[in-house]
Amino acid sequence: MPDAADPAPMNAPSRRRFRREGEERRRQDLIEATLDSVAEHGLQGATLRTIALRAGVTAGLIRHYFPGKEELLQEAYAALMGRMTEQAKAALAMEDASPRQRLAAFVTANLNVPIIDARVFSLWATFIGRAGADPSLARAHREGYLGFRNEVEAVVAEVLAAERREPDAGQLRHHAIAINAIIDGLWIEGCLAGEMFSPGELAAIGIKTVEAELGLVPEREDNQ
Amino acid sequence: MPDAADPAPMNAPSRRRFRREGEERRRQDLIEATLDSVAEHGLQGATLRTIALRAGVTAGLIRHYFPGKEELLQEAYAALMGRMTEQAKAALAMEDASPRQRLAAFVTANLNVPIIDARVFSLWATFIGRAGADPSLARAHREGYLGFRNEVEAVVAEVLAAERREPDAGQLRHHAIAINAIIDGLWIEGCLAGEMFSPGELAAIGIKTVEAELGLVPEREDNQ
DNA sequence: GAGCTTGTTGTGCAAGTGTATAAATAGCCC
DNA sequence: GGGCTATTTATACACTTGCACAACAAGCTC
Repeated sequence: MPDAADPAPMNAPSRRRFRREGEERRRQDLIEATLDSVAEHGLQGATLRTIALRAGVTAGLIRHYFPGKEELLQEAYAALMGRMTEQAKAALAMEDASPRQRLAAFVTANLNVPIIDARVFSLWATFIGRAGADPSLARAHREGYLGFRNEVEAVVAEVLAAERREPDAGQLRHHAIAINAIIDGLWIEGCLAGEMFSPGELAAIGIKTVEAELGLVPEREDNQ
Repeated sequence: MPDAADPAPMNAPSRRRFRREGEERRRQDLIEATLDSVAEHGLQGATLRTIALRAGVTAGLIRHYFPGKEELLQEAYAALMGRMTEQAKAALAMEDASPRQRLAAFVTANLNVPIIDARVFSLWATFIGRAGADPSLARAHREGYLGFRNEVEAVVAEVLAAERREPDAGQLRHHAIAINAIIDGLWIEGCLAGEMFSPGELAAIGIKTVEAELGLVPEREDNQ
């Protein structure tokens, strides 16, 4: 008998079986499938049919949860940004540690998996590339960026205070901008060519560079 | 008489007038139009018809110069990368200057127009976002990146030599990676939100951070 | 289990895509 | 100026895309 492996009857025009999922679950599945599709095929390759296939549903269902593709992409981007900033900030949550240790932990967390990740980078670049033309994307980025930089600035202030230094607002801002740049730049290098660096190398470079930026004395290591 | 402004006769099914351009000129025009379209509409919005319209020709002509859209995009990306690395390296060409001055000039050049440019950034991000899925793009990036980093490493070696310091290969590599990251990170910040920084501010931060990274003593300025 | 709600499927469609190819004409050679 | 070549236009085509809508069934309520 042909098609014996398929449980569907031969001649019945039977529909596909399906399950009703909760709304929140379906939305998140669709968003995740969207991010997967965008990461793999780019914004152009992420068609509604591709996304639906990956989410295990049919394309028509997407319209039941999102007004259109545009809104789906926006929500997907928002979800991505939220996850990224959440992970980054989580690294600062060490309560019982010196400011300097917390800063080092922050840098380390941002320069290792899961934040160093080719898929996340691909998504970030794909979306941010449209920030120049899409004001809503630009705003979403700016908010995320400023939030991140403010976190950095707060830690820097603590670190310098512990060192009995009293930077003014402008110096603090410059430190935050520079440290943010260092982390961003190393993050990109790690995402794009992670295998060029030995494990922990990027984090070590990051900590050293950040501490040099702040004028902290190296702790007990000869260096050139 | 209707349509009097249009020089075409009323009833003649006249074709559009055109001029024959040199092959090289046409190819470059098409590539430039491609970059414009990608920057404005993303890879998805850069259709052959959009590109042709911007280049002032009709869509069919593209096939005369490029086998397909894929090849057109690849050549456009190659042209973009070539221009970027060329501009960056040009900043190092100051013959009669101290190594430290050349390094500062290099940083400054990379953190001002025309290298700080929203359009170029948009293009870079759009293309690089596909590097994870497109090996040819990944290779093109890696070559550009390593070329850039080697330039940095060479200048760093000169600067440190002038300071009578003798870093080993590993330290030199780390310096180059860090400085590259600083420039990249500040470049991104400037491209994405240039109006948040006063003119020259990014370059000033960049120089200060780079010199701190290398352990150079600040020249004649109090700082916190 | 009957009935109802609505999550889900499947099909259809107009617009737009890249590509193929024939027809036309610009500009050089003589 | 006449003719030739190949650059350029214009049209056609198969295919994909996002979106609309009607049919269907999963699973809750009673």
